Amino acid sequence: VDKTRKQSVAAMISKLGRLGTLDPEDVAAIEGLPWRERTARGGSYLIRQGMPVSECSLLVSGFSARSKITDTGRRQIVSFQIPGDMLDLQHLVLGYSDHSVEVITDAVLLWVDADALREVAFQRPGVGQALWRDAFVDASISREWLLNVGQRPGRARIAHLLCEFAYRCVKAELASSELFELPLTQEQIADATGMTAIHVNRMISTLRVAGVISSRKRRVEIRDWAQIQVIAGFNPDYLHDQLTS
Amino acid sequence: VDKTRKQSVAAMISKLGRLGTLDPEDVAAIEGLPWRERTARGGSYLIRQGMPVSECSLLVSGFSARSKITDTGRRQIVSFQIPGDMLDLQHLVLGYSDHSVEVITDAVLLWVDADALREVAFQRPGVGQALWRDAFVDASISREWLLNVGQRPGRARIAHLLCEFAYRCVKAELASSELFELPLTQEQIADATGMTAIHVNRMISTLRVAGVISSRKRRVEIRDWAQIQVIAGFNPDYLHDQLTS
DNA sequence: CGACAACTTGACGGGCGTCAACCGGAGTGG
DNA sequence: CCACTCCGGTTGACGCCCGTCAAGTTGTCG
Repeated sequence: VDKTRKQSVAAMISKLGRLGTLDPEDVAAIEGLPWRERTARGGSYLIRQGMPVSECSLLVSGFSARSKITDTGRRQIVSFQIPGDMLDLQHLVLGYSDHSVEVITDAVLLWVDADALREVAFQRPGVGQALWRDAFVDASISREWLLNVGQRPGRARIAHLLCEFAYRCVKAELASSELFELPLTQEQIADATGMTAIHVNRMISTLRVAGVISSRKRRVEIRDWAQIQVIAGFNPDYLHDQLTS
Repeated sequence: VDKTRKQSVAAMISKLGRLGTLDPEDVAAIEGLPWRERTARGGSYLIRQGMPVSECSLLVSGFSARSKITDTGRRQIVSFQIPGDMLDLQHLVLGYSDHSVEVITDAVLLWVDADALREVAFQRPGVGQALWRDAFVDASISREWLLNVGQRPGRARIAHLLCEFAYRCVKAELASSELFELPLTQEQIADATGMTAIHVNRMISTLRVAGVISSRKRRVEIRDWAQIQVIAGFNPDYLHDQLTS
């Protein structure tokens, strides 16, 4: 068990390293934190909207989603996380969660006390900057989703979601760009794009008959990457994956 | 001129102070930064989507908006800023802007080099935490907007926008809760809520005939605060304005 | 092989987009 | 002082995208 924990920490450090430049002491400081490993079943909730939280966590394997609900019970998924993403970095400084975090596949996580992580973030600017960057990229993705949901027609919203998911998975070396695992039900896609599951189904059908994608079960294949980007209006600049800052 | 600059810095420090606890040395460090004051005419752009940016700025007076456009030319306003808000804190660590920043009324701003501010943010945890908090509240607002645009019907979206704007202005001591200045055209409200200006007009009319609000020109009066909150499904928790963390 | 969740397809209606016209106030120039 | 202009707001007609309701199919897991 301790061995997988070390592998997990290593995976995390590799992700943080891509977000900035970590020197050996930065790495040692991160490794020295009291990380705790935890597994979660797909469908379970890690955090509930409105609950106090004093820990931060990192997704090692599996996928998760943040969501919010209105007083009338309608749900909006506001982001997805893939392996290597921080789930709730905001709890470094905010004590209550404004959203829920749900694990959508079986997953492995690393938890650490927010105070301890904050300590390192301030003592070691290399670590702090990597965390800042992760948080700001996350915020940038939220803005793009707002644009997606607010301004694009249904088919384009779904295409955009697929493009982003594929792009991020490829960047994280989880998939090839043409064929990847999309661990989402059509209802979850609907909640993420502000549509109904039924309409999602219709729009996916049109993408399929147009030969842009093919999907069996939860395995999506992008058959025409150029065209789906056009349909989606997808431009990956908002993901800030160049370190050219 | 230097006098107004000092007042501006003082206003900013008061805002940051509300975000955390600043000791006298924190305040001195902020005051010691090479702030530059700048005025901007309503309607002008401070930052264009895709441009490199290496400065951060704070809105001293006036209002501004962040916006993004799709490849088809549709615009989404992703947030508003009121006096005391940071406009582009993300440029502490991200070198390119993923959105535009537009001043929507005549405004006064304070600019500072991102490198210098980042330096202070790391050397003085009190300052750093206040900035972290500002950034995370900003992200939380984005998520609430996503919920708003994705899941609520048109009338509720507008009501929610009004509630948030009023609440934030009151919190910043810019207005009383019943009567406040809303410096937005209906077209801007439309761009912020993912609707058309025409439909915004219709929905505002229904709020007016229901006696919930009254508005002449750009001055909005909330006549029934309890009811507009119900219509909007507004719950201010997401603004994280309690320091109870 | 039964049960349940997810997916699929069809019919119907409504919220909201689009197009078009008109109004009203603020600024401008003669 | 009054036309002219322009921007923003207002109102109406019409239609489409997408939500809703309903039924049926597929796939998976016990």
